[in-house]
Amino acid sequence: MHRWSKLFVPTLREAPSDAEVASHKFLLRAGYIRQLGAGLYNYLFLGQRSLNKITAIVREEMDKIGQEFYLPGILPKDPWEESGRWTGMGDNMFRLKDRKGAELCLGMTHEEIMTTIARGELRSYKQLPQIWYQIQTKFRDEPRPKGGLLRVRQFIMKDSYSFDLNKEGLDKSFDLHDAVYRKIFKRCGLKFVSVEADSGSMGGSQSQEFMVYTDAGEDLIASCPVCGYAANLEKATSKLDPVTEMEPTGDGKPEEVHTPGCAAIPDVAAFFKISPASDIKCVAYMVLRRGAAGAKDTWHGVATFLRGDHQVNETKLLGAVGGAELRTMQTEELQQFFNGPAGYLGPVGLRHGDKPLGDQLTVVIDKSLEGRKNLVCGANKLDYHLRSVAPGRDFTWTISADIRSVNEGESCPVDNCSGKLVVGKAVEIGHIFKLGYKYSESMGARVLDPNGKEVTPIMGSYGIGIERILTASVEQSNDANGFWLPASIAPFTVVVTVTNVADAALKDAGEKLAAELEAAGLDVLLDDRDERAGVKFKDADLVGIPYRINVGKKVASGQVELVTRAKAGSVDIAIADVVAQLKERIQEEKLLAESE
RNA sequence: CGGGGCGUAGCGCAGUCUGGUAGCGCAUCUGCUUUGGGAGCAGAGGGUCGGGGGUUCGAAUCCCUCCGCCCCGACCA
Repeated sequence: MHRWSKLFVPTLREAPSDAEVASHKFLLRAGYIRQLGAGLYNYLFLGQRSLNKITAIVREEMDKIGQEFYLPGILPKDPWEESGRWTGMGDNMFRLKDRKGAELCLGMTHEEIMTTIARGELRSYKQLPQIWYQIQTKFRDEPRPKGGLLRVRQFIMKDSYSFDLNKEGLDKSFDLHDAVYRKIFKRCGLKFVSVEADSGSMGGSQSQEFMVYTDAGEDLIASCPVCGYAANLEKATSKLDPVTEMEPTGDGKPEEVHTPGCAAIPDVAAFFKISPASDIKCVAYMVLRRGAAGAKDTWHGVATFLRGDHQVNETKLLGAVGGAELRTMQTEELQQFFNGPAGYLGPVGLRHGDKPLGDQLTVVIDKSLEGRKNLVCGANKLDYHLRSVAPGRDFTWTISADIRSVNEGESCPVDNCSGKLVVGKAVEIGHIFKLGYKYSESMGARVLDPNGKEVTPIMGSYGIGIERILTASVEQSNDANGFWLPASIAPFTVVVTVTNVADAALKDAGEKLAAELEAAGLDVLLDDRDERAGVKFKDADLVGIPYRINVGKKVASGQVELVTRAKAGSVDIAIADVVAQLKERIQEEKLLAESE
């Protein structure tokens, strides 16, 4: 049995001033964590205990579909060179050298390592499928750690990797993970949603994130309250209402108009008395394309054009042009590629193609411009715009794609759904996606199929952020006094608070009750500190334990109080009934959480 | 990497502009009283004012430089 008087639970009355999000403040105040450096945290007793419980749930569920491995955290350079990610990971990878000068990195993900195991050992289709997982510390040199445990440089991750003979097999491994993840998050008491996501630099096709809605989250999710469509904003699409076209003027051909001082969309719209939807916005980027092994990385120009009321979605744009990084063009570059100034850039007369040749641009238009006419755009000339411009007739492009971010209130993209999209903030707790052949192909994993033919296994990759389960849980269940975790992941299930340890009768009753609860299989914390009752109540409310039993004056009449942290008030219970009633209550809440 | 802010006792802060004994609240320790929602009284301990350099008779305060942390943006398997 754990006695609070002997534990190190350094609770704080006030949170350090640099803590902003609820989970950060409360985890610090409750003595779960202490900061060591930017994005680096010490996990103290209560924090570690909670993380252990989360890990145990994840392990128990993952063992139903996979096999746990433990891999090194310090990794040699070679596998990363083979996959192309030694350079591809850029500055996000912690790098080091050993005493011999050999280059190493700290593991930020383990696709490469798992693939080296697969290629060394898997020989036959009969050995497939395989699902291998690990629960380990990962390292990322985040440009900006933030929000306490929300974005850190060292964290625990459950990562799993699947190897299948074909797409059907991958679908099955993916679906297995989908089901297991749902079970895990439910057991952890989280209210989560799954959304379509971008597959990012990992490559691959289907990609799904598990998210918990919270204002502390860094991701934006678009969802439809009518049909349930939900997608990360990086990926979300919408149906657009038709735009009323402005009237053509003159002979209907592009016409240069003097527009002094109209560099911003609202100015242009006001000048022409049109909606911003009829103005063509230009955002000019330089995109970095990674050279193949040995070759140099190259930057080249990309001009994007979209409706004046839309915003470029850089994730979608990167996907469309196939690049590693984006940055906006500098003034000199605008001059070089457009021969015009910012604010007056337009698509008419640009040289373009998909190969970086001199001043040639890759011109990308958003799909929503296709088929439009009588639009306004910059003339690539200070203080001049063109009117009566029609995409296709007056200019062409290299790529037409969905490169815009959806806005709240736009129509749901699902056929026959009339819902309007809602956009909300969320934190990502898990991600599953189909990698395809990227690693198995480049790293040479091969097995023989039933015909004796050599084939490349297809892979999937699936992650869960362990600390994020804790932070998301704190975010979704807190009030002015602290937070409460579900019994499944709380460091203790119940705290027995002896209101006055100087009173031997109360002390004895508390000891006895705590021992009984423990004998019944519950994680019990006995608050036997020589403190005033108020201090102990405040601490108990703060530290995330879902149930509390007050052992106080009512002991004289054989009763104690049961407090459920998530609810106001308390109920009096006969001491003899405490174990049964508490167990019943825990079971009820568990079923409730898992049925949702 | 761009922009902003901060660094003074364990935590929260004042003092910095205008240089002159380093302070307040909480926490800690001792004693007494108290004991159901962060107790009261009395006493005590705790600081190279982030580091280094400079200006000055004198620097927490002014100047230079480095470091660290937080926030916004960029970035984020």
